[in-house]
Amino acid sequence: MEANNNFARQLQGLPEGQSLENCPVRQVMQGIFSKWSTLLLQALGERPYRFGELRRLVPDISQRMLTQTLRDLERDGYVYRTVHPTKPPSVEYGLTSLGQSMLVPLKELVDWATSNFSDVRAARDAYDADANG
Amino acid sequence: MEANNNFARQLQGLPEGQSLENCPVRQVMQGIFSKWSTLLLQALGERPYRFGELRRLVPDISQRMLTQTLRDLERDGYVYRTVHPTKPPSVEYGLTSLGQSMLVPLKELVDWATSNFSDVRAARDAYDADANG
DNA sequence: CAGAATCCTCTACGATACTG
DNA sequence: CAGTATCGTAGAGGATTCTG
Repeated sequence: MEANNNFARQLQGLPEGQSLENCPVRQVMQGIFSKWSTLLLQALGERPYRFGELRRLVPDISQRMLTQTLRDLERDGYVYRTVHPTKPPSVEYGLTSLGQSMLVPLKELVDWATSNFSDVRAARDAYDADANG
Repeated sequence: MEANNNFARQLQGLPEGQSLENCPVRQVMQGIFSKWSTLLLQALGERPYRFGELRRLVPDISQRMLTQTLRDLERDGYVYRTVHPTKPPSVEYGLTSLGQSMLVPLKELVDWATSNFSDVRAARDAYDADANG
């Protein structure tokens, strides 16, 4: 019995004959792990925020990417967007129940990253030192 | 009291005065979520594999990216690499204890993605349909 | 206030060819 | 077998300017 070419598919819960390009796991993951999404999801996990509040909360993000990331998160169903027709307008963003559900395992990974960053950094430094030595 | 500019830093466990660019959480995350890393980590979570075995396991990956992803995972301390000086050479890859530790929360996220993909897809379809309507 | 539009850069990734 | 080296492309993301 040779190595099974469908192993990767099985790992990702992919039905037979479907490409890895459309892999469910990857599709979900790529939505969560754009440059700013994890940070924004964590912020919205505390309470809903308005657009301008989020800008001040995460001053390093460009306006363009804030808009786009929020749109992507909205599209995937993690975030709702409510426009209050005031003047000037005010827009509120918050987590949907799907977003709250997803944030649970995501937070565990974030916690792991926080707790084990020193080990990762040490491994990196050792690897790089070895390459230069 | 205006919105606190250091909120994002606090969320990511960043000490005062340190840039988000070097944020521990993001540094760890970006290592885990390159295009192929999650898949490879899951594979190596089963048992160690040789380079060629991994290629056959994940036929869609290019040789270049397989090498590079494994190197990155090795650099971050998740994966070990053992060269057996046979002829022709054989190289074994496997999870370190750090990698096994990280795979625990990662798997929970993968499981969430698998379980909730239909909801995410439904949200996407609804969003896209609305945009075209 | 909350964005849309445009332009530009940088890097992730793939394809291909070669090697100890 | 397990890579390295080189080239080319698409997309992510930043900076800037304009608007209902």
